[in-house]
Amino acid sequence: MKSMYPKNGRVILHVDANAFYASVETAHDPSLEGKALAIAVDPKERRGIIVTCNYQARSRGVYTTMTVWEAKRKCPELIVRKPNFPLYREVSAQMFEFLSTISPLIEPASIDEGYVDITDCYEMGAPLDMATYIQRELLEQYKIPVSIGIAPNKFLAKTASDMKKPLGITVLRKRDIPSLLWARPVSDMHGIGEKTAEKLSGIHIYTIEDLAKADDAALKSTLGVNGIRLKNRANGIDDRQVDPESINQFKSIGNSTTLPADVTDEHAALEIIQRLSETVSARMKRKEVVSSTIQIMLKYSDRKLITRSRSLHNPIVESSAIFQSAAQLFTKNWNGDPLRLIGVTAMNVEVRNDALKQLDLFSFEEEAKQEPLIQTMEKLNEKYGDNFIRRGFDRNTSRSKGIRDDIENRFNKGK
DNA sequence: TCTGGGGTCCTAGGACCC
DNA sequence: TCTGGGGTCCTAGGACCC
Repeated sequence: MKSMYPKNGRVILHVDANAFYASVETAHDPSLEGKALAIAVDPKERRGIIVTCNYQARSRGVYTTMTVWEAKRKCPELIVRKPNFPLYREVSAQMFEFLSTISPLIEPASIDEGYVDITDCYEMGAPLDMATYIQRELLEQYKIPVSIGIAPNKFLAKTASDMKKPLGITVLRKRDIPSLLWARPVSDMHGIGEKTAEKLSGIHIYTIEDLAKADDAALKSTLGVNGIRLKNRANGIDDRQVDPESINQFKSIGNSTTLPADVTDEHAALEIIQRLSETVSARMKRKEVVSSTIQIMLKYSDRKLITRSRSLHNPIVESSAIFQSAAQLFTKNWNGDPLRLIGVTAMNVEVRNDALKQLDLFSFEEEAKQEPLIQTMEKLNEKYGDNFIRRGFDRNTSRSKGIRDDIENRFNKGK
């Protein structure tokens, strides 16, 4: 069995839960068994859309992103449930905990799918046997139906797990690419959406084979570095590692809401921003992170979306501080038109300890606002080396320009 | 009465440093 | 005095995925 795989190549599984939210709901409420089920964000609202649905619903023409009222029209007996994210997160954690008993090299890619590098797990059996075991255990012990792709890299594993759903197991070898993938349209490829497919058709690339054989220069000028990467993928080349650490390296935490009705009142908008700031703060505290950039997102009734952000002197986590920044951004940038959606996001988040390292530097900066400045500067230079004021504060002009100017003015006077 | 909410990654220009 | 190339950080927007 093992001889199917190249000697020094990797063996990577992509484990993809089928209709995850719907499967979890059914596992926890057996009365849903066998019925057409959909999960929708806000089933009562006209803006509610289907997030996922089970295969019974799919066979009736229901699909993700469809509005609830449209889905109900196609399938009147459709059962619609609100999502229960805490439950999904719990079951997801169970799934990855089980996968980590297979190999330490697991990388969750989202709540319902992940990669497992089983190259060095040969003592556990042949890859196909391992996949069969994983699929059976997840279904029997955890009631999670999954499809699994087996391949020499992430891209092919992901592609393979997509080929048979639900409860499929698919091996995709590099040499099978021409016969299995090349005839398909480029838009079938993970990473190619509507816009990229459009751009590619502009240079007469329609199938994955066209892409695999495309001219590098043409790809580069059309898609930049991504063009070459996609061409490599079309040839089955992808050297991204399975990275178990990526789960801890999230970069932003946000909360946004599409309003039940468009908002034109500033006070009402600020109240929503307050609420969003509180959610973001609570989630940051749970994850023990702080943020140094706050961003707001506004979508107007014509669906035009803008984002505005600002970086802060000090990393923050409290909802009052998040709200203060978000509210400032809002009053400064809202053009007064009716708002469809408002969002608040903490960006550049880092774990609290890392942020603390910089905190004493920033506390100097705060101190520098007070007298006596010369002493503060001497302390700074002593601590961080001569010329720190220029090197350190100039490094980020927009963040510190005012304070730096202030310090330099007074310093020059002091001389 | 079409089109949610959570993210990631990339690009591009301006400001600034070396 | 004039000039440039390489690099970082910030901001805004866009594409994509689940």
